[in-house]
Amino acid sequence: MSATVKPRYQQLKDMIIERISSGELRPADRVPSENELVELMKVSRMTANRALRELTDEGYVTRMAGRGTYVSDFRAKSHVLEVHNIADEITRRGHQHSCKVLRQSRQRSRGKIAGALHVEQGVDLFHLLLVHYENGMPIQVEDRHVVADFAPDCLSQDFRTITPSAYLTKISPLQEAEQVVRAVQPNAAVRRRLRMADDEPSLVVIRRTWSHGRPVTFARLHHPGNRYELTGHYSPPGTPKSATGNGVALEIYD
Amino acid sequence: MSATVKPRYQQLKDMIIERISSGELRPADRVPSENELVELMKVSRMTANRALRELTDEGYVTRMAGRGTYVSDFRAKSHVLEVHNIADEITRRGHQHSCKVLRQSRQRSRGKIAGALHVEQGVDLFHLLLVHYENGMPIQVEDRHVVADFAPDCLSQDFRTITPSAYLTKISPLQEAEQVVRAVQPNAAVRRRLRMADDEPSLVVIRRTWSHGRPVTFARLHHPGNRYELTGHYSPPGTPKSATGNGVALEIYD
DNA sequence: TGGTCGAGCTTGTATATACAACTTGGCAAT
DNA sequence: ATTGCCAAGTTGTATATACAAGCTCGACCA
Repeated sequence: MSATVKPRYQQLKDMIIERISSGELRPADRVPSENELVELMKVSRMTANRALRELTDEGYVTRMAGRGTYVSDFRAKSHVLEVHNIADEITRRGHQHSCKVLRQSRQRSRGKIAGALHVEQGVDLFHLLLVHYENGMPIQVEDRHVVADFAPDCLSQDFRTITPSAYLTKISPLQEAEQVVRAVQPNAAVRRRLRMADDEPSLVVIRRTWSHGRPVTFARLHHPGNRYELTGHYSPPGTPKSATGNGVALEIYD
Repeated sequence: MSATVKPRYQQLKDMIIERISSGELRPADRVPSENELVELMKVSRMTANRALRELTDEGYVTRMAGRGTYVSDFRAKSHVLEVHNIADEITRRGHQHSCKVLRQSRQRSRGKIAGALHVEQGVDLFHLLLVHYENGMPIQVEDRHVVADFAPDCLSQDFRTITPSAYLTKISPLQEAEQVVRAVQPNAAVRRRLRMADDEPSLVVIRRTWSHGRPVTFARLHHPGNRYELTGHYSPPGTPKSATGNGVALEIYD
């Protein structure tokens, strides 16, 4: 943190991001126009333009010539979060998603869960345990803890119709996410729920998210190794569309 | 594709990206300064500034006040590629990286390998098979095929001193990458080379890269499940540094 | 010889101005 | 009533100008 003042275009960006993060401006709401910012903040139009243009690049807002500037849907905001919602992923494949809720209860934080969420022992949490199915085959066990302060009405949600991750991103923009991917030998309970053979490994995604600098949720997502994979694609910014084929059969090392 | 002309700042960006992609400008090379672009391209300095500033945001170049603008290392360019070099990853942890080369030979493409690389059967390839060690413990088996046209001097490289991925990114910028992550039960050869127990699963990363729209390499990277994990972190653009702790012990589902 | 300072380059920011293209809504002519 | 059109507001781009701050290198001085 330097003592020098931030540039004005950055002050404008911070102000608008703060109004979005706090919920004062919600998705599809109108953001002040460049000329309004000129009047309100006593800056030149080019400075206002730079602030709004960079917010566009960063996914916070959408601009339309002749219309105005509007807060984006949160969906479009991050790479990490693209894969975030298993239900979307399944329906995008043209398959049918269903879900069974095994647990939806209140708990107090203790031990490792408290540590993972960076909260003290005894803090109110919700514990969710779900199984997601793709065309009837189990594809993910979701074991999730949510800080109760953040989502007070968590117990009254019907998570068969809205996934926990969709619910959480709906009530507030998440600002930071961390994820770890591992290959593990699952225990008997997971193995049974995912209908896995004895020697089949599991791909586990562990994800923690924060909002406004405070921990929100900690999730462990188990997948059967032979029926699930994570994919990522990188093209440099500015590259239009890749003509890259996909769905290649990949035999492993001989 | 609209018939209207592109904006001038975009023309500048395209021109510079083309010079980087073609290899005319290589990492750490100097890019024309704003004032030079003003003269060369007959634009105003603000337009040149916008072009270079956006190239900075997109990771193509690095700028230093008082010094100039320089082509970035390709390392810094993408999320996907951050993990690309196992040697860097190990030395960043303060550990010692070593490597054994098991195979470094010429081959003709056939069957699945040809399909994965999107090349015809019979094309000249190099086949590399390495084991990477972290402080003497095997941490990755790298099984890689490289299109020979792309890297003619591949057989004369000493891959104990430069990893294949570092070598490949050195000879040309890679422009597109695809990766798939899976949890598998490795075969006996991999298990032996990674000194894995019988029931231990393996985390496999399969990566394909392209340069100038042509396939370059296809790699299968095996890791022992209990000694390796992939991590990712997301903060929204503009967030300075995260104060997020890491290295949390993550017990799996009980 | 060694050190210092400044000229001249660089990037970074900020403003004022201009014109083009697009959208919307209201007004006027038919 | 309907159509057409224009005015006002919006974003998008482009330029000219200005000042601040950082870096380099060479000239100059002790």
